[in-house]
Amino acid sequence: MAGRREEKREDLKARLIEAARERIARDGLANLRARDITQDAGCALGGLYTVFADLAELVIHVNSATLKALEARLTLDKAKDRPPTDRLRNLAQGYLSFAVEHRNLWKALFEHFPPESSPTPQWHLNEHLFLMDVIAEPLAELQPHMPPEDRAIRARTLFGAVHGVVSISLEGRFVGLPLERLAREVDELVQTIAAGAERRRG
Amino acid sequence: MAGRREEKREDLKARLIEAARERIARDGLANLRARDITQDAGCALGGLYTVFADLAELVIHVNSATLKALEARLTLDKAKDRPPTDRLRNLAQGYLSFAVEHRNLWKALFEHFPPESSPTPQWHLNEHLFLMDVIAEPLAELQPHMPPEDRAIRARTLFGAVHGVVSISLEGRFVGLPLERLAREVDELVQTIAAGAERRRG
DNA sequence: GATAAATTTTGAACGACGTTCAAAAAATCG
DNA sequence: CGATTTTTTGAACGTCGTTCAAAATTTATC
Repeated sequence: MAGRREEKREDLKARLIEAARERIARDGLANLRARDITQDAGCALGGLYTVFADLAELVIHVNSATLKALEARLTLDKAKDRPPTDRLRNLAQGYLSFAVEHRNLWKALFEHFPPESSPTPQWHLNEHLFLMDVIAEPLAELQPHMPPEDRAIRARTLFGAVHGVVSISLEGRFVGLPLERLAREVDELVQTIAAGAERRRG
Repeated sequence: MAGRREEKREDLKARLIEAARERIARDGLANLRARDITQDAGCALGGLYTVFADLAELVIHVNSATLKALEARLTLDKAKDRPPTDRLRNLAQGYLSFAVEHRNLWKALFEHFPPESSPTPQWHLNEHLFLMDVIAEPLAELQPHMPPEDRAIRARTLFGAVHGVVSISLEGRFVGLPLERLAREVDELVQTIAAGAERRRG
């Protein structure tokens, strides 16, 4: 009966994360309430603070799960042995699909600003890096002579560009685009950047 | 003595906006407090609600001022009669500079999510459109045969791409880049997209 | 200028929130 | 089973945005 204690603790933790995940998915991060979560998870209000330092830490765990789901979505790689440009286009379309299908969870990844008192822990920051890796791989084929460090930066830029276009559309700060048209814009953007990279290859 | 009433009202309004603007610029939107603002502006707590429906409406007015400042920055146009690609590069660098120099005010433009009960008013949504216009102009020179509607969409995409790259860097969710390197990434991105547009021109 | 009526300004009070912690409940041990 | 330790609980606290009856001020009437 040694690990029984830890087991229950982990079970509560999992229930809280799942409850928060569902709340965020349904109502958005801005409408997340500690009282709702603990009620859904079947524990008292204070129970949350026996497992997490604060609500922000719980949200980070939800975001961690979201990142894992995004990674799974992007590494299906239905285009594994196609030209690098097509693989990049595929990644971008996958990112767009994921954002559309899990809009609130996806938004929570970027709407969450932890207070300076408890900044985002390194382990969670590191979880973002797979995004750079999956992009850097096709990029390496397009520009084999580019130093890996520059390539990492370029991957970040490419991600930022795609993310920005998707973000601007899905946050509705400007006039909304039909999804098909948005997908086309993203696709042409990636093709353009890929072509620009390739041209600089020789 | 007819407009005396309205005059005082407008004066309080201006003082509140300015106080909120300074607070946001100094401490960020997340640390904005109604009690701080009204103290700075020299009125009672309730005074805020005699001029604005809620705090969100006041923030919208701050963001409105920020957009006007951004517009002023971007329409200086120190490159008025240079090739369209250079004008686009100039706009992107101007956007980056503005974001860096007024980081908290710039972040507030995108961190602010009004509740569904009182969505962003149309007049403020329209204030974003100048961004599309200043981008569409050089774009028209690069692709004179593109229908204006497609060009508007393309301007949005270009803005989103640049905004995304700047955003990813300045929000520090990934490893931070030195400003010079970030500026270079943005510049090359714009050049690549501009070249891609031009290539498709003929 | 005095008084009354209308208007504006005030800040205590309210409800909702995240968080804490003494007490209750449960689990473990001798 | 009683004693002791651990876990869970939810009332209470401080802070926030917001409200609104009362106080202060301005305007109107004579």
